[in-house]
This record gives sequence, C-alpha cells and structure tokens, in this order.
Amino acid sequence: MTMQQTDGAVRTAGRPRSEKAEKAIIEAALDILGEGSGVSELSIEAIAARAGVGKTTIYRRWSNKEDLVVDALASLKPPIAPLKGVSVRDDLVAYLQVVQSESVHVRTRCIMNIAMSQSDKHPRVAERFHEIAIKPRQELLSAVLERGMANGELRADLDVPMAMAILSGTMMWRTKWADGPLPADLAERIVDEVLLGFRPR
Amino acid sequence: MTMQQTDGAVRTAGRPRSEKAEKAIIEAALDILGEGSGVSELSIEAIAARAGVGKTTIYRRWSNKEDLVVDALASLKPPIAPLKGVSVRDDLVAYLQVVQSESVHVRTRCIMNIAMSQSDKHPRVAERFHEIAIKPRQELLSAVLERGMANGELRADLDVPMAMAILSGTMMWRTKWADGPLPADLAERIVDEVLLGFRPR
DNA sequence: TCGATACGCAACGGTGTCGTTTCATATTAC
DNA sequence: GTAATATGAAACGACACCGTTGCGTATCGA
Repeated sequence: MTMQQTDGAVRTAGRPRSEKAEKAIIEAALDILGEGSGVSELSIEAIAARAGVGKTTIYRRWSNKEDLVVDALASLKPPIAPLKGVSVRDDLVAYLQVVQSESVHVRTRCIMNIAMSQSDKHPRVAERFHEIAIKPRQELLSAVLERGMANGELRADLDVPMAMAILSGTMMWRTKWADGPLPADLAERIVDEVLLGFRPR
Repeated sequence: MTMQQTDGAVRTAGRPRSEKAEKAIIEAALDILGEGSGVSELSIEAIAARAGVGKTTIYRRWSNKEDLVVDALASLKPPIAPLKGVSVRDDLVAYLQVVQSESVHVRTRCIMNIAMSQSDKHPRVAERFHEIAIKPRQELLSAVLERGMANGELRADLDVPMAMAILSGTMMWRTKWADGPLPADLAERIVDEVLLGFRPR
C-alpha cells in the first residue's frame, strides 16, 4: 500500500528511512577515503562504525561498495569560483589559485588520488568523479580561454584542449611532486610563463 | 664460521640463498602491483604463490612488505633514452614520446599510480620511487633545457623547473585523463605549443 | 660424511572483513 | 491499537591474510 504525497514522492507504510543516517554514512565514507584509504580498503564495517550506524542500514541502501562511493562522490559540491575577472590572466590566476589551495587539504588530495589511481579498477567511480569534479572545471577553464581568443588576449589559433592540459597539468605536477613548500605566487608564475606562448604573436 | 671470497662477499656455511627465488619474488611483486593492486592490498601470500616460492623464503629476506616494495622498485631500470638529438625540440619530442609510450603499458601506469597515490601512506616507497624513476629523468630533461638556453634555442631567462613541470605535467595530464585514444603526434604537439613561450623573444 | 643453511610446502592460531540473520526498539500509515 | 517498515546492535559462518613453526629435502663448506 502506497500513497502519493504532495511533492510527488511515493510514501510507503512503516517507518521511513532516516535521512540523517544516510548523510552520516556518506560523510563517514568520504572521511575515511580522505584519510588515505583506497576504495578496496574502505570497509563497510568501518563506515558503519564511524557513522554510528548498523551495517544493516548500509546494506539496505547500497548493494555494493562501489555504488556507495559513487553516491558519496556525487555529493561533493564542486566549488567553482565565479571567475568574473577583468582579464584572462586574472581569471586563470584565480582558477589555479583555487586548485592549489585545494591541493593542500588532505581530503581533497586523497580523493584526487583515488580518482587518479583507481580509475582502472573502478571505472564507474572514476567516471562519476570526472563528471562531478573534472568536467565542470574544464568547462569553466575552456570558457575563459575562448573568451580570451575572442577578445584578442590570446592567439586566435590557440589549441584550447592543449592549453587546458598545460595549465592544469603544470599545477598538478607541481603540487604532486613538490619537493618543499609551494611558492605562494605559484599560480601567477605558471600563468605568466604559460601565457607567453598563448598571446598573439 | 665465515670466510672471505675473492669479491669480498661474506660466505656462510650452508646452502646459499637462491638468487633465482629473489628475482622471482621481486618480479611477482611488481607483476601484482602492475595489475592495479595498491601496496596495502599486495599480500605476501599472493607474491609467494605467483613466484612459486614459500612464504618462508620471503620473510627470511624482508621483515616487512614496505622493504620488499622498496627493493622491487629499486630493481626497475629507468630506461632513459640517450637523447642525442640535433635540436632541443627534437630531444624534447623524443623524451615525451618515451613518456607517452610508457604510459600505455599497464605495468608502468599502475606503478606510477602507486607512486602518486600512496606517497602519503608509504613515504619510504615514494621516496625511493622518486629517486629511481623521477629524478634521473628530471636531470635529463633539465640538461636538455640548459643546453637550449646555452646555445640560444631557448630564452636565457627561462625558469627551468617551471618549464620541466609544464612539459611533464602536460603529458601526464593528457595521458591520465585521456578521453579517447591519444593522438600519435601528441609529443610533437605539446613541444611545439610549449616552445612558443620558451624561445627567445 | 656431516653440520649448517635455504628450500618449498603445509599447517597453525589470530585477526579483520564479508554479507546475512536475528532481535528488541522506534516511527510511520491506517 | 495494529501492521508495516527502519533502526542499531550483536552474532553468525565463511574467507583471506597474517606471521610463525615444523617437516622433509636440497645444496653448500669443511
């Protein structure tokens, strides 16, 4: 027996599922992943314990770990900066500064690690992560570059995908293999160096 | 009771340790890592089984898994191309082509993944990997760039570490997040794009 | 030959996680 | 109140590894 509610959701008889528990589970999963565990090392028991929840409650919602992780990643809000700068240079600097500042946070680092290292073993997770975290940023970056090409700040024949790879790849390389503390003006230095080749001849 | 050998190695009484077994163990470990396992998922039992070796033989040589992995990574020969090209451009293209071709091999990919994603959890392994696989290449790349600066192919004020990050990071980004098959001339396109900003004004 | 050491193999007890089940309790619709 | 469903807690048997030990065999020096 079911009945329609005003919002169109289907209600069933009996106690409804606790949203609070669901949030706690996802938060706990992200927490553990953020501490450096890979997907395979992420145990349901550990999630349940940290979330203060019975394993039953988890298994009732997700039939396997991957589904849980996919949902967890989906809950990550991609914090995209608005990027309303005056120049392309300012926008790029602002963008890379966001990327750099995120790379400092352990949780961001670890989740990035998961995306990069476990894409072969967990393609669904990787796909979802790409859609949630990578794609919107790429589109943002792409828009900045296109704008620069349109208004003459950048070469009209700029290879946009290549330019995006140069910018993102350089920042990732430096944040990944950093020998020491990153320079505070890293974003500016990357942009200024790279733009030398992007500006009109 | 020990005695000196001609090569200075110390020989003990009794059956000597089998070099063949040692090679098999390390090879098996690399094999499993190359199939996508992380260091934590790498089990001694699995290594022993694949190497056709008793667990005893492994525990007799390494007291823990990290030591084994460190030795295994150390055994990887970094295949550095000679890079005797005529121009800086040719050398850079040749270098990046090696990087790209390696990125196709599953084993290389996975070991790279380990280095990138488990550096926080296994710092000794990461350090060793950096020394074995990253550092020699960085020095090679650095030498190419310095040569270009000396002979006028590149700007005299080029930021070498930044330039290296741009080249390596771009290739990594494209090989990592590739949507489809990589273009065959990827290395040339990266170098040609990047060199626009590296050449003298 | 003999002592010493390494070998592969099998088994040990211990631990952690799996996915499931049972239970008493809580929350909802009817 | 009653039926239905969800909850957290606990326990289940199963499995994979752990690190260790014992065993019979193989290979070395003396």
